[in-house]
Amino acid sequence: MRLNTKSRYAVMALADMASFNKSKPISLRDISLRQSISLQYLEQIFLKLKKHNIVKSVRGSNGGYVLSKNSNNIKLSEIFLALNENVKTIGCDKNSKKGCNGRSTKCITHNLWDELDLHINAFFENKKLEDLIRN
Amino acid sequence: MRLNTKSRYAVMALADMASFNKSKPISLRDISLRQSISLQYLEQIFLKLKKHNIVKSVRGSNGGYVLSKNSNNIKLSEIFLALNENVKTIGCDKNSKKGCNGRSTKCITHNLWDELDLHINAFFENKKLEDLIRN
DNA sequence: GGATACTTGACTAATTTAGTCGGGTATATA
DNA sequence: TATATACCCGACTAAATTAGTCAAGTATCC
Repeated sequence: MRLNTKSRYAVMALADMASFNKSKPISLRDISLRQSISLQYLEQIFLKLKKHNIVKSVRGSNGGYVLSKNSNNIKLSEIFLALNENVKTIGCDKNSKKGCNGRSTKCITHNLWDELDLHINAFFENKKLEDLIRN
Repeated sequence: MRLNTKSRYAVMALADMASFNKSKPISLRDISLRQSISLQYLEQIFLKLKKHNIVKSVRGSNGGYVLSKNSNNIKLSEIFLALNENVKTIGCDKNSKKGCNGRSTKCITHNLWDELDLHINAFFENKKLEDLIRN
């Protein structure tokens, strides 16, 4: 079990933005330098964050990104959702009508992964971006 | 984030064994058929489970595997540990002396992954094999 | 002696991940 | 209005990981 870098980088980048919390847009170039993340990789990540309304973009020179909400209002679960990382925690194919093993029944451990899923999502649901930068 | 099949299959196979809970050894062949897991893949998995003393093997005909302990004494965390799946939850390289990004400091989100790690391991620490088959 | 079942290492195809590359488009400022 | 800045976006790829298979054993019961 491992988090992928996109999710990690997204949280790092947003925490970086939040810790500056100016009203001015922050350029990806700056974040890239401060956090050692490739600019073009950040672009991919921020595209998704923008689509999910976590950040707003400001084009042109002196442009950049701004958090859409206050950092104490941004749940980490939102961030993972934006990167399609929230649902894949489980092992069985939830949506398969045939059940987990291509059989007609749920596998023995099916409920376990559901519970784990809830457990992890609850963790991220209760964490705000603000919590990260207060340390 | 996703569990790998080895961990899932390990839990499935052990739950299968526990739900029969006879004193007689259960052959991997039987588990393979019941749970639709390749025999040779199961062999890899049980090798690790055996090394970590979760199961005992009985060779020869009518042989198979037996749970080393009662199923209400086998924590899921043990199983994941046996398959090297317990520690890798975090994203940063904990042991790197240079910090997370090859820099000298911890990255902003470092503590977060530590907390998540604890959170997930606590979940598996409190789940027993017995819990799975009681449903 | 033969069937059963565990033991072990080596190998491989497919998938996923973690990015890079390259060519855009919009806009603020000089 | 020129130009630099910075967002936008699709296509591609190398490396790592996963999910197994293959093959050749060894131990023990009947």
